[in-house]
Amino acid sequence: MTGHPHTRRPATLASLAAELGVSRTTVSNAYNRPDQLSAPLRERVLEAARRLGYPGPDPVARSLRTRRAGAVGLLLTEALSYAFRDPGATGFLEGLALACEKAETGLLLVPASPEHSDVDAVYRAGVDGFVVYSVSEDDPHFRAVLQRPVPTVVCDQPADVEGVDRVGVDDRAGTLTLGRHLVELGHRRIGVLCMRLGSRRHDGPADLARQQLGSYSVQRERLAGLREAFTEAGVDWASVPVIERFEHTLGAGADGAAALLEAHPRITALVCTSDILALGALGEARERGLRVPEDLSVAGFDGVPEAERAGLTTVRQPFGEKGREAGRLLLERGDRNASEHVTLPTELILGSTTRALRRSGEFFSGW
Amino acid sequence: MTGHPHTRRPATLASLAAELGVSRTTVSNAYNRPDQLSAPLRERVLEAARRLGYPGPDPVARSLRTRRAGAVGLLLTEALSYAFRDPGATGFLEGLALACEKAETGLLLVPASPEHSDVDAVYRAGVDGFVVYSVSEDDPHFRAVLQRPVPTVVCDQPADVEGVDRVGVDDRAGTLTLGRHLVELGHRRIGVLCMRLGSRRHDGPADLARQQLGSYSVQRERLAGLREAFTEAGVDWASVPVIERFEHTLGAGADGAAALLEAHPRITALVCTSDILALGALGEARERGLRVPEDLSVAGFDGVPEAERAGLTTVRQPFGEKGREAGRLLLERGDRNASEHVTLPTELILGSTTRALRRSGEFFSGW
DNA sequence: CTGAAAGCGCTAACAA
DNA sequence: TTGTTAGCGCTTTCAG
Repeated sequence: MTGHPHTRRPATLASLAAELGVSRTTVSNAYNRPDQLSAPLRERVLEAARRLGYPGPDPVARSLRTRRAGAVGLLLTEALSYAFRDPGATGFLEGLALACEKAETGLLLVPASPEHSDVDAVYRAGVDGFVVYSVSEDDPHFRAVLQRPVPTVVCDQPADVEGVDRVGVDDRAGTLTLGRHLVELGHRRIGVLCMRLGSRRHDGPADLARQQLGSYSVQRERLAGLREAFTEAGVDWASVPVIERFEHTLGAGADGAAALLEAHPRITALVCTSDILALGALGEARERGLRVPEDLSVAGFDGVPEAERAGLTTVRQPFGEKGREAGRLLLERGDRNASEHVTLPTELILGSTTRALRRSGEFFSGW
Repeated sequence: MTGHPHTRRPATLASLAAELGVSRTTVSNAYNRPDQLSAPLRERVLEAARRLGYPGPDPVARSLRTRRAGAVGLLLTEALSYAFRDPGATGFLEGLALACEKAETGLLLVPASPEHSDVDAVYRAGVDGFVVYSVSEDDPHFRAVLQRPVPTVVCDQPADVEGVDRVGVDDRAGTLTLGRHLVELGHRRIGVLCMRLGSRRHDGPADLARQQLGSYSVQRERLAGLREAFTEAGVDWASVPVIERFEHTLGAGADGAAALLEAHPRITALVCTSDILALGALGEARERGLRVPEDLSVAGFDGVPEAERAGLTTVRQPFGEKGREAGRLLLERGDRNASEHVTLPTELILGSTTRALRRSGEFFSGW
């Protein structure tokens, strides 16, 4: 197979025009407006291009002129590579990629790792808009995105940013339903394992203040939904242990569950605010010889494929659709001015990891 | 939280300079060469920028001027969204993303779906180079990439493209080892299930000609390795049934295995040229009441996480490292001229899906 | 340390 | 149907 010497000094539209003795407009038209010139002339131009190895108009120059980059930027909290690890993010990306593909638009993964707070990457991205996936309210990269004079759509968080579209789910309603389900099953002594509530690393109990002041609204909402459900049932939320983990991994789930079960061995149900954490917790429970759901009920949130396979009770949210919707919002926004908010539905999935509490004499005694 | 009106007509470097009564150079320097002007002046510039909502130099204009886009393009055979489904692709992407992040370079997913043979997306991508992931030798998008005057690195296939770097594994050696292992276990009557050999859809038996003339060298090589192993053992390769499937899914694996087992019920081992196919085949075997490995040995290729979990015998290849290496090749190529080829090692993973053929009287009778 | 001049390669009015 | 004229917004010598 034969390639090309990528070292050749590229021909330009101007040089092609000169070579052919036509104007630059004509060459440009040959590519962009075939109807604006005769077929034979166009063929002559294209033939000369082939001969000279002219690959067509330079994309960057064209973008400068047309003010269209033909790509949207994607901003994630985590390191870029995380996006390919986390099943939720992957689902979202898949949907977003689909939407971009349909609109023949590129998708630029902006190299904005949280370590470098190197906001420059955002300023350097040649894009027509940004999709922001679930970042902290005080994320400096996000701040930078807002500086850029291009439309932006946020998935999940931060919510309620003025002038910015958003797609998400009603996280609070989701956990409210889940919580009520557990209440109905008779659970009163529960423990909660949640994802990071703030940008600075914190692994441990999260008191009420922390639960409400975090910079991640999704977690705040999920906790609020649980709180509502259990408060309704007469449980004093202040007495419910809430443990926070910074990392979003199976390991963190196992680890958090261990801490929780160690400090509160009498809980009958463990609610995790994500499936990944829940799956980790499931492993830890098994490790400790606890049978799920006989000895402990476990629930998650997200409805990722892994959770489904494990039969986890969870709240499913439509990741792929979130991605597609985000893409649509960005790519098909005519010239509307008002921002749009799309809330997609969630669904309670009853798995095999939760069950009704067996009563033994007293009203409830899970142990 | 407060956002910005993204409708404002953006300030430009020139307008900022005018406002301040300094030259454009000075403003430019404030951003790009802080050492070229006094700190107070720089602060004045930056302050004015903040005040006027100037987000810094326009990325596209800067790219035109500097001839650097700050991004690399990624080309995949399949629809973009496939990349997030396939565990091999995902691993590769993760590694590549890591490399890009380190080099503070964006990663542009080029919207080159195989349906539209809309090569334009390639010509329109503002990138400093391309990474091509496992595409057909006659892929039109790839052809277009070769036209672009930027460096390119291919992962896996097409191999041997002049002037183009490549990273891959020795697929042939991998299946040779795997094949020999099966031979050692006593298997002589095998069936093979392989991935697509050509760009046009074909689902069914692949004769010798097709095995060698496909446009996907990886599959050619994997088949060649198996052929060598079994020929060594005195098996006539022409008698070995090879079934091809166009899709790369569990369903295709199941389906292909069904076809194979239907037509050749006496095979003792089923070799699949990918784990996904093998996992599908595993399901199908179970479906048919065949015990693996007692009744049928099954092997795959790739070593994806799912396969490991399933205890599949396979050949592991380092996807993440392939991605990182591809990134490195592209981003850290000084000004070398010669093309580089990197071959990463594979490893035979002995799982629980293969076992020695029990002999029953005769030399070998697997049934 | 600062400014003037010269484009990077292209497209879009508008004329011819 | 084709050409002329103006930039898009920026960086970079090179003088001051």
